[in-house]
Amino acid sequence: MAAEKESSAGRLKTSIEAEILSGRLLPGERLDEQVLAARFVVSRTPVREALMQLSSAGLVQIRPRQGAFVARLSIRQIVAMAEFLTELESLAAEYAARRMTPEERRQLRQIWDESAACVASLEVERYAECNRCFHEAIYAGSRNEYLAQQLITIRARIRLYQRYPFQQPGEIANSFAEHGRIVEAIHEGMADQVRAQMRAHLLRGSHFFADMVATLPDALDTDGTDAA
Amino acid sequence: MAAEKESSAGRLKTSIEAEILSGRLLPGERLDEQVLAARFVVSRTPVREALMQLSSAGLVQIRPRQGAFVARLSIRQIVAMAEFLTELESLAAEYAARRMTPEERRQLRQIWDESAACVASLEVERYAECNRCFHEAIYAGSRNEYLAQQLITIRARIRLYQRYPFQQPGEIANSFAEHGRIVEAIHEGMADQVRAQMRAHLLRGSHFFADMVATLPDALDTDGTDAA
DNA sequence: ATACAAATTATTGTATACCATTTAGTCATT
DNA sequence: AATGACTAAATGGTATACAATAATTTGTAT
Repeated sequence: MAAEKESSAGRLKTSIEAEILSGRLLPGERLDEQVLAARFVVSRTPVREALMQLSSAGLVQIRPRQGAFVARLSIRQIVAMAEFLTELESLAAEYAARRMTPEERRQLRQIWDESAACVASLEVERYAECNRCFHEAIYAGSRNEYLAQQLITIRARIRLYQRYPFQQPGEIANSFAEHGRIVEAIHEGMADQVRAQMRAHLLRGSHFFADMVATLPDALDTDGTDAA
Repeated sequence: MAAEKESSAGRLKTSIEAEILSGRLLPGERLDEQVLAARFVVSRTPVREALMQLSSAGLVQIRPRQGAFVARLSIRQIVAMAEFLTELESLAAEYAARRMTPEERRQLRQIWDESAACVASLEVERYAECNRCFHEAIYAGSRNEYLAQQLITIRARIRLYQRYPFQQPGEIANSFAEHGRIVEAIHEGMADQVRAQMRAHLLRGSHFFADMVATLPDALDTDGTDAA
């Protein structure tokens, strides 16, 4: 958790990742090594290192002898990831219901309580943050490092294609209410029910996701390999 | 699919990965940059690149100022991966039951038919190969690239710690019978039942796995971070 | 004018070099 | 004998130079 001294490559990775995840760098965009090196006032070496790491994370696609591009997912791939994410979240919720300590269950309820403040005031950004905390608390409670890590990675990647999750009217209230039922069921350790609830929660959310995918610009509607 | 000319770093990555996954390089073993550079007749740069990529993939652990080592998983991590694998296999089986084409269902049955030959003759190696084909056919049938890729990756990693899966007496016969029931249920598209059967199939198999873990040499019984 | 071929340009991939930091090993001192 | 300091070696990080290749542009011929 401690920040310590970070290497140039580390800073680069963080910065570029942030620009991709925030949408400032769009899928398919070229990531020129020299341009990045100049921008961050370093040599190409740490730039290449950062790009390689982002490539491993799936955020950047490196085509041999052609350079690095912000990863571009096909509709098919996005749907596959969303489907996968739904099942993994449900699984984590089930494990959490079975494995969380009383203290962790209290903390989860507290996170939910705190998110209540954003519901009435319609603070979209802040609720999105609360939402992330809520889900990540469940990841940790699943007591399966590997599962938790996968979830964080997939969430980060898919977020790119799901930019305004809580802007639909009533969406914050819906999410909040569903979270409340999940908190309750986790508190009582009803594992199977928690799993079903989490799946329903995400499936309902992905309707908005599907709507958004359906209105994507044509530029993103490729299989991701033959980008111009 | 085409191999083409591969970069030095790419060749290194592939070679080292193969040596790790095949067990020629054992968990905990040191990967000296200079030695590798000399062996493959390249400079340190591509070696470092390959090691970093393998580190991202989890096959290699880089300890600051001490170099790279073949990743060593703790019991906790192995159990987490096995648990995760079980759920993913079950999920893939459910999807396969819902999504496989008639042709794919026929092929799956054929794979199973061919594996019958190894049951009576107790050909352990060949049955292991049939087993892999069987499971990979289901991965493909799940029609979820991401899920399929995850499964292949996890299987490859966990295989290192599960070296003799079909040597227990009667284990081949058990596995074959369970596969038969799964083939049947997939053929009839009974998705929920297939999922439950696959889970049971793997959980029973993991008893042997747990037995093996319990008898691991002490050298592997660490949390993977403080290895001597 | 267009299409195809050749040369140039630009960029990736690799090699080499440098410095700082740290670990491990050796030697000396108590 | 044990502990401490000093030295040597190797990693981590970065920079720069060179080689190989892909993209682009230019030129020529039909």
